[in-house]
Amino acid sequence: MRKNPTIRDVAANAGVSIATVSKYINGAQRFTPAVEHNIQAAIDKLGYQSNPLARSMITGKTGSVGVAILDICNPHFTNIVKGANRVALEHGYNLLFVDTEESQAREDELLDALSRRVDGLVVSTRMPEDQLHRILGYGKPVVFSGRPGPKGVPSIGIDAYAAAYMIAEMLVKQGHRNIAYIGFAPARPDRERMRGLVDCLEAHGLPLTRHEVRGPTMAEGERVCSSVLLRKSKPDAVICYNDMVAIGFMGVARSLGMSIPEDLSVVGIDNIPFSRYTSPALTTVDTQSERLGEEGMRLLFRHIAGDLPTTVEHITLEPRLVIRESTRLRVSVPARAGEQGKPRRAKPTSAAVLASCKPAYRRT
Amino acid sequence: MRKNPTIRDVAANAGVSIATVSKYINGAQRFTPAVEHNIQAAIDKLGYQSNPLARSMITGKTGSVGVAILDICNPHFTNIVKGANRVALEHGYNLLFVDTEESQAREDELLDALSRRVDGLVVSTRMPEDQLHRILGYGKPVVFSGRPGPKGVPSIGIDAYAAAYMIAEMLVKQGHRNIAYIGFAPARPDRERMRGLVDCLEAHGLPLTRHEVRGPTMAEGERVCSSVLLRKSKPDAVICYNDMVAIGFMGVARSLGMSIPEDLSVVGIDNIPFSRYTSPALTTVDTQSERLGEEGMRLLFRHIAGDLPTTVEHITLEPRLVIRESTRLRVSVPARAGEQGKPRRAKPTSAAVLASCKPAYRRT
DNA sequence: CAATATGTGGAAAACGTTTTCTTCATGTCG
DNA sequence: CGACATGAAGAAAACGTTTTCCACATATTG
Repeated sequence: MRKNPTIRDVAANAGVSIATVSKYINGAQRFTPAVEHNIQAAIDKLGYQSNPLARSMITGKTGSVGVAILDICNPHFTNIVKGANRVALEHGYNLLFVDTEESQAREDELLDALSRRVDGLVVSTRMPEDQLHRILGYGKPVVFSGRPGPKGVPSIGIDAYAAAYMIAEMLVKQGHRNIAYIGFAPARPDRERMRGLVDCLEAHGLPLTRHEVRGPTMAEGERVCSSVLLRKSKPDAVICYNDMVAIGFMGVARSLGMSIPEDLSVVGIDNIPFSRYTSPALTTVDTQSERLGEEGMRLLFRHIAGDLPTTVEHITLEPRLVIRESTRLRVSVPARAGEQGKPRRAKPTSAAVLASCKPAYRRT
Repeated sequence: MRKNPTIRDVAANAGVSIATVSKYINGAQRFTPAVEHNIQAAIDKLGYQSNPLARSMITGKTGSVGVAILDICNPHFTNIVKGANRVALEHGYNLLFVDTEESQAREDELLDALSRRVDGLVVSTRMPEDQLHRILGYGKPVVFSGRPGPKGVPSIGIDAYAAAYMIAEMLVKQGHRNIAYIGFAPARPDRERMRGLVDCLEAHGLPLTRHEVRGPTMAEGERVCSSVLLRKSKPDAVICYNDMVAIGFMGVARSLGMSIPEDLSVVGIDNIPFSRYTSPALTTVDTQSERLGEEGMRLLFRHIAGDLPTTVEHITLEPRLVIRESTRLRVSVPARAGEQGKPRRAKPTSAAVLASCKPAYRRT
């Protein structure tokens, strides 16, 4: 608990001025070998480390970048952080992050605190459009993640419309006619997904029923399950807001005596690592969470460096359908498709990614 | 990207000195209503927020606390962060955290950076005992999480010995005779768990075979599975280092044609949220991850406040056995025990926690 | 040898706060 | 009415750095 040594201590110990020590440390100037040696000796002896706060005050740089996520318990977001962390370290920055826990008040507080301690932010937020300027108001470069930002502000996300369209197309192809979507309206991508689903299903002349979850969690997936299944016109396929909801949903559905996918197909979104291990293994859409974090951070660093061509405002990553066991296939072959496709293989990591299912349209 | 207003701007705008503004903001002194009104008006007009870096420099307090975890992709750790976050916010602090990714070099770098920006740290680390003083050397209050620290330094963890003993006891009771442990030697709790297993099994005159995983991940659980199962004397029960390993292991075991728990019982450790949803649902030991974070943070705040009685050095939380479907039960009843115990219930959240399985011993 | 370039090192200002000390005006008490 | 306590407000130092400018010694050039 002893006090940390300061640059002054080092200077005194080495018999030079603090300016000299500072310049030596930052390699801003060369000195006589004797002087350099003395300084280094003093630094080693005292275990000196320059105080980043003081340095930040004068340079205006913190050497840190921040990431704000909505829920640390959702692997989608932890993967984003993982990707972001890697790129930040590559750039010699360290990453601080906050979990806003879906709460507006907490988000305000945490972003306030975080924004002053970092050189830039990658932010996931459900804040309405007209509030986003508050985040920009911190005066730090910002990249929005998982949604577009205001005009001129870089952002990154996946093509939620395409993801939804893909799923619907696949389900229809496999013969489903009564499809339900469990949505989460406060979330940004929800609207686009809804559009994708509706567009696709309308093209096939099929209806869509919508249910609502109060949060994108396993617990909510559990809660909503019975009300979805107890409707008079029970769906033959359920698309969940994300994998967390789908996992909770499937758990209850099975305990209600449903067999998946025979009685009911279930689809998630995100392809979190655990979705491979549910029972049955979850069909989902990969949202490239880790790349989202990586590319978001790269975008941020280009933003910080100031070399962002104004043309690049929004990066859209392509979703990929990952078909596993929770969706019924029309053609029933001896071995089910998906991961079971190559049974008795020691390495089952090859998830069946049906890129071929990509719908033939482009988002405008 | 405009510059943030400073206290000087506010003072000028309100026609008072910066000292007055500072005192007003911190509530250190009362002022004439007119003056207070002017200051508040100026603050609102400029959107002023005091610069935490500058404040920290002079007060020596940052208003932040730090948490270092080993892997953000492991829900055990994210739960710790979640608990820690809650308590930190309760205390008016905000939480910064770093993911050291099991890498010593990264840990050094990140802790260096983090320690200067916070008022205290809760640290999970695999660093050998004789290196821990380096962390203490940062001159900040530290609480070690998941392991004991050096003498006199507070720490928190679960009783790993008890957890292991519990599992072994339960497996033996259920009739298993050939038990394997998939360990991860670099981890702190590994040694204690091994002791717990060996002690229990020796008491029953049973052997234990040990296998090694290179990291506590699902991928490693997958990798090690075939070599465990292809041994001449195949085990009838496998205890995995943690739930992640267990989940990976089970995935491959099933794809190798094993039925769990009929052919093989599998047990994890941690009780991560997803362990309820694996196929079959994973029997595990709850390590109270969230409480670990909460209590660790409470300990830290008492440490920061300086009122830690020297008697409280290490808090040990009690593990609880959570029996689900991945372990074979001796007595076969029509409905299997565990979560299936009450079938057809809409709320399957009541995991069967067999506290009765607690072994009759106490750790010394 | 004088004049100039070069390289080494220090003095001091600055960053945006908090805090101590001081000043000054006002109100209170005997 | 004078002495004194009280309260409001400001001046200035401090926190630990970086950075700009300047001084000095030495080396180079004509």
